[in-house]
Amino acid sequence: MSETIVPIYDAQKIEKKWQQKWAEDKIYDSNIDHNRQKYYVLTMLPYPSGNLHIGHWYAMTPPDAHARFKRMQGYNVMFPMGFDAFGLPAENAAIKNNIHPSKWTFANIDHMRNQLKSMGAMFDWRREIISAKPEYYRWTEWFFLQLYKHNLAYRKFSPVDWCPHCNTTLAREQVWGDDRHCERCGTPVIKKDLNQWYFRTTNYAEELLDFSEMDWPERVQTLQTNWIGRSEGASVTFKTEYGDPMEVFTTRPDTLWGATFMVIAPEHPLVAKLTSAEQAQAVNAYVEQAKKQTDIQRETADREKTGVFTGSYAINPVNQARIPIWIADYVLMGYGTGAIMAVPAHDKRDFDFARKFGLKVIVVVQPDDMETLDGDTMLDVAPTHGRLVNSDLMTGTSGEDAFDTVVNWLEEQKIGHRTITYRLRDWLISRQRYWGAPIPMIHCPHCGVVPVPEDQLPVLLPDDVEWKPTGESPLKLHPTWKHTKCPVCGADAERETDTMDTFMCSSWYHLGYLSPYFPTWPFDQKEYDYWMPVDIYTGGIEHATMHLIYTRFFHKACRDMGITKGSEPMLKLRNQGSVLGEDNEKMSKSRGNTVDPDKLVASYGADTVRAYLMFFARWELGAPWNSSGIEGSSRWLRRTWSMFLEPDDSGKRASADVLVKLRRKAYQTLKAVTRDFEAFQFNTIVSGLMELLNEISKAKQAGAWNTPEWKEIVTLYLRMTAPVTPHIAEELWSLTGHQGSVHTQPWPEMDWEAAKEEEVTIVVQVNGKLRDRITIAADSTDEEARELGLASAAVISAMAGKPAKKVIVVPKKLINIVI
RNA sequence: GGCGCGAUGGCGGAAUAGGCAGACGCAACAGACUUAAAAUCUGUCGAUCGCAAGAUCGUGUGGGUUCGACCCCCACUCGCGCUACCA
Repeated sequence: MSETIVPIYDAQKIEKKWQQKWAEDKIYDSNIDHNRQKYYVLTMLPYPSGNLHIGHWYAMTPPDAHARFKRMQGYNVMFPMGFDAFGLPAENAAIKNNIHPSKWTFANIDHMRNQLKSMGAMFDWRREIISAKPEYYRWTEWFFLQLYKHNLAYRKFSPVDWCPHCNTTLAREQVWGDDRHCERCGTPVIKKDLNQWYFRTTNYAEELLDFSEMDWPERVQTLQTNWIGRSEGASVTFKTEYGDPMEVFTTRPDTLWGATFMVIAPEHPLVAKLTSAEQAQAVNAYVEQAKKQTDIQRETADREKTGVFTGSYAINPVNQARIPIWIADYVLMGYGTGAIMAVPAHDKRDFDFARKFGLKVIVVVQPDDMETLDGDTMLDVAPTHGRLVNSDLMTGTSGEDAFDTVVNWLEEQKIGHRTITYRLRDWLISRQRYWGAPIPMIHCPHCGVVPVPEDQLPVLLPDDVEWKPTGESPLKLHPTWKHTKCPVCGADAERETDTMDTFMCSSWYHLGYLSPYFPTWPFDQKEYDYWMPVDIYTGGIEHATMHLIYTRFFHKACRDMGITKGSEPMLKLRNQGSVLGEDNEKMSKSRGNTVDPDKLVASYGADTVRAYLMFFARWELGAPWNSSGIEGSSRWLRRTWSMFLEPDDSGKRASADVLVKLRRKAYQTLKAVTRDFEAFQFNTIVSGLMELLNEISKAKQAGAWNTPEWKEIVTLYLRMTAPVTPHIAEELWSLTGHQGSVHTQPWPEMDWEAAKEEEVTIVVQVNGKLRDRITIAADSTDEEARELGLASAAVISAMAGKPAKKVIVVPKKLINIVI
């Protein structure tokens, strides 16, 4: 080979060099520029747990490649990064190692910032925000006050979910799974009666169901839609014998005539009043027992029904029937009105209950294709589609019309009305922990609950706090912190000692990046008007019903308060999957199957890690790690390196044909790669570039080195790889004699003429079976193709002398001869 | 129980409008270079039959639509996720 000395590919050296150079040249600073179209790329910010995980690389480097691509396309791209720095692990570390949460957090941030820089991403570090800084959380507190002022924050005493391990309450969204465990630590939650702060997310339930302006994955829309749980039905008022109204919600008002009893939740406010003297003992015992049970955990669905008769009756408003009122824990106080009308003939739960306690069953819906049902003898619930029977004046109404007919009648009679119920709950934001943004409220013995005046923000966290887990807020146990004066009357008063859910901090961080720690408003209006909304947001699917609902609620609430504009904060969302361990299990320290990105960077370089993460799986699905697979990406970059740097001195001269083919492949790749960058299809971007390199290799062997076409393809290839592997692309850009940074180059222009195929291979089938392949000019007519196909020897023999009944010609693809 | 997603070689995956199944890569095998190994380069690589040319089968299972189905429809199996006495 050549005598020329080719430098070896030293990834670490190159990467460090360029990262420094890019920072010095400030090539990733994002500034308002009204001459260019903006593009705001946002990736969910990390919690500063101490170390960057391979999952962080997987979440961040593909969006970085997308951001770089858009930048080369001419967009003014902002890609910020920060830290979601409040939260429990800091406190747990404090308890375990006796180190202050603040010290722990900020030390971790310093370490992780350096790790993030080793990715070579185009983060604009001037825009970094850290949610635990007073300059940031002052605005988190400010937002709370705005919500409070607009009656979107309120305080309520009620049973709440409590994590006994984290020693704090949780929002409904943070309680997961069959066993109702804490989303953070996995401990099953218990119920506690507490006074807590809530945001009125339910005010926005209907609007949150509207995804029409957004390009979000179907899956997330489904998860959110189910979580919000809209059901259409009717609210119907029954009366007790004593005249108390008892409202129930039903999705099937047409089955009202089949209501043979009522059931109320054990916590229902009318329990005491409805309990007769004879039943008092049984009812008290049942209510006590139910209370205990909810304290342990919510029962499973297929559990045997339990319940007790109150001794009282209600009047069914549609037919004046006198029906018994029971208490049972299968009716939940938290949904609907905590009372139901039971229609045992058509509801499985009511049926089980009726059979167990010997209650009457009346069939009111008779399906046309079934024999006449009998409530006394039927073995299971009847389907709920058919024609109404045993329903007085409604008898005979058929399935589809029944709902509307009955509801209209109920509204005329003024005994019920159409209504909608949601499963979504208001967001419980109080946390009995230290390391969070204080809730800026004051409890005054004379004035009640009073907000901290805005000019006194932030309410700072004290440094000297005892953070032992006692079940009480650490701030409550601080000797002096909570004592203050009432801002209204000046009397001695106490601060709220709970802090806010950290999801509050992350509900507006995308605004924080606009103008970090802006002194007079949560963000600089000029920056907001230019950059918002977020054009593309990426992160894990696990936030579908938590952060992604909260932040949408937050944006809509702020819009209604005149702070933000538009109905949605993030127009487009894409979710990455997860990288599993080599054993196909979730990565965890205890399993010992984690992959350390620092080690990979040390042995392969960041570019190889980036390329492999984009290549090895479909980004939205993820896949198990494969430590020999990464060799392929490493090989690809080493080949790229020597391909362009090792001269070919064999003296061969490439034919025109070779060069035409090379250019064709290059522009076809450009077309595919451009489409895939747009569509977040990172794996096919890398495989497309690999294919192109294979073609370049063939052309080089055929003598294409250093021809004008070769030089053209080098600049094309390096620009296409720049978003994926920014360091090696930059180094090769410079070593092959190009000026400036490859990252400030425009994305290549498409040459459609060069990409065009002159000849195409057409598949010839007989009765759908592949019989021959013919190569014809790309501009052949269908008629020419058809004749060539029919002339093929293999086709003639397959047709065995039979005439063609039909010939289908798909241009440039296929001919199918039907015989 | 309900809703949703998925199933393609030994493995990860490709096939972006219903039109050549298995691109690209890993692993494996063979060859070149080397004292040897690594690295690199060149090939082979879905299954069965065949010396070969080639033939048949093949995208979880069973059916359907179509000239033609990994792709659309129906039923099912398995796996994953969410949700669950939600009235």
